[in-house]
Amino acid sequence: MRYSKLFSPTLRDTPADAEVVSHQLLLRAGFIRRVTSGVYDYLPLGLRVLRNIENIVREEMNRAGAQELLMPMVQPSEFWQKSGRWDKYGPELLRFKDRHGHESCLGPTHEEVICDLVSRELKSYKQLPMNLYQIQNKFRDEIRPRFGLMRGREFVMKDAYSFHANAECLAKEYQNMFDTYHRIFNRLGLKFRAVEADNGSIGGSASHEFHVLAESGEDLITHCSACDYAANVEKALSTPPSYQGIDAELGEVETPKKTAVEDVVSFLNVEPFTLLKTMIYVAVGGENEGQVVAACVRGTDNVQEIKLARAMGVDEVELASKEQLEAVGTVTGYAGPMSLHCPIYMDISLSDEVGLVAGANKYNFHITGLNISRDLSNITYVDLRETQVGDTCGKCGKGTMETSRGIEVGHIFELGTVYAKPMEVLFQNEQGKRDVATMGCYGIGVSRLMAAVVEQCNDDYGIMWPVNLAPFRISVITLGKSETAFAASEKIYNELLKQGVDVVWDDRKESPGVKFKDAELTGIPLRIVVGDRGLNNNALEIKTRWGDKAEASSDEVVNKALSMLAELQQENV
RNA sequence: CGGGGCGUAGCGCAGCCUGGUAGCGCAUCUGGUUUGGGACCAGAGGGUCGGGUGUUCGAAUCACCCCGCCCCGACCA
Repeated sequence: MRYSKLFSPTLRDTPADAEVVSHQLLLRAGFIRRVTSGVYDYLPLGLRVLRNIENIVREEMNRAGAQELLMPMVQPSEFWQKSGRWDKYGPELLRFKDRHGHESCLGPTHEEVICDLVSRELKSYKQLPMNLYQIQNKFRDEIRPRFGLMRGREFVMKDAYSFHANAECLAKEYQNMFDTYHRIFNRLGLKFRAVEADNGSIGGSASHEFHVLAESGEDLITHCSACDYAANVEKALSTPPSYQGIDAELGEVETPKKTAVEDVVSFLNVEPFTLLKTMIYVAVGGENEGQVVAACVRGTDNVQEIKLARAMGVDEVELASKEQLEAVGTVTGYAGPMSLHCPIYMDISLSDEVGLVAGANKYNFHITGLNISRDLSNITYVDLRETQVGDTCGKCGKGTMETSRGIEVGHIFELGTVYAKPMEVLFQNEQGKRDVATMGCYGIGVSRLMAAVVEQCNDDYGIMWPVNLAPFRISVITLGKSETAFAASEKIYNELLKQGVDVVWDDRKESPGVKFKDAELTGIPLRIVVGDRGLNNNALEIKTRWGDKAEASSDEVVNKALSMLAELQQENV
């Protein structure tokens, strides 16, 4: 490709509305442009990178025995009615009617469609197992799209669905995918971590997320310093430092305008862990919609809402309104577990704790000396608190928990029969009986990966694509306007083309600085500089995006560049 | 959905407070000089000042409404 013909609009200034580095650089380097909220154009360079990522994913999926197919973005409402998600899915599902008034939606995921397809064609256990995948655009009407490609509404996803005759077979494929994902993210040159995850609304049992480690990540993940336990904080198991309260008589104290934990604690001069934080939640979605409950943790802890929702058996919870608070007999800022008219979930770390301070359920008063087993009844102990740095590992019981930020780029699930059953994915088993297929599903955020890679691979000058992802591997930069430099460049360019290398020739009538800056900004791994100076000395500069330099004569430069490229590939930078 | 901020040329911004009919840098186009790190000179094009309504002799500027974008929050009990 000649740069003079390339549609690659780069920006000198960082667009003001881009916050994270991947968004800024992808915009500046001319890889993407915003169309509307959470929806982007992929310009030629951006598409090249996207395709490179896709192909690595594709190769590894194929190698793992999965088969690629392609399903539609538009899906009929009937499928979703059948699975039960038409009512469950919420506003993220973009629904619309066609000219005949037929209700449809844009696919945020494809369990329904794949189940429909497979249910029609699956007859016998002999056809199983099978793993089908696609790389396709998804649409989710996110509340808050942000950070460019990181959280878009329309995005590219690889989604795979496996079908099995039994759970053992599924477990095997799950492991296969687990290993495949490790290979994929390693080939992409990423620092990442697989963590145990909550299944979310998708349902099923086992589940792991794959996170690219980055400060800008939206997720908080945690791992043990001693063993291999790692999990999303949404479900992480850990033990907090143990505290022992001092038993006392139940009392009531006036705490005017003291609602925040810190205020109450300093006003009463007690330790923060003796405070019982009581939050009133209401269930959203599902059968128990509207149910109000109280969730109690220590003042030093936070309620992990996902854990609460799981304990309640609902999809989601949100904080109760003022009216809902009053309905269960409490008030804003002074909620406590005494004589509340709703179920109480208490974190297990509080079992039989004594000497606690809690809200008195009336304005400006707290109670002291609360003894849970003495003063409360009908409480349910569950794991509610969010794991904190320094907790003891819930798995090995030895190591301490550390946390880091992550960008979720992959998620695998053992679904079991949650979709196969309602969607009637049935087959005849070895005994000749009808059986429900057991499913797994495996996703990778392909376009998000593009952003995640940039988050990890950049410097002050721009993007530093790993060789295997770069839009072009080599940039031949012509300096000056001499005929000889131009002709020599063209020769090198053609030779590289002949060698099958993705090469761009910067033949523009621009100053050297502009060309160097653009090559750096767009992250081309290797550049060959062809100018009169180098030609006269018969020593052309070859430089990697990481700063390594070499020189070679005009005749040798192609071979030298190819060997340097091979080296970079070897190192998988 | 709540809170905050922003919307003026492709990008980055000034002008707004204190109304008088729009400006700077970069980018773009033309001509010329330049070519190993975002060149220089001369000239040029490009704006319904997000949209609407109102106040006013007069609105980018003031008021109200709407739209869009960005950030924060979904932790407060």
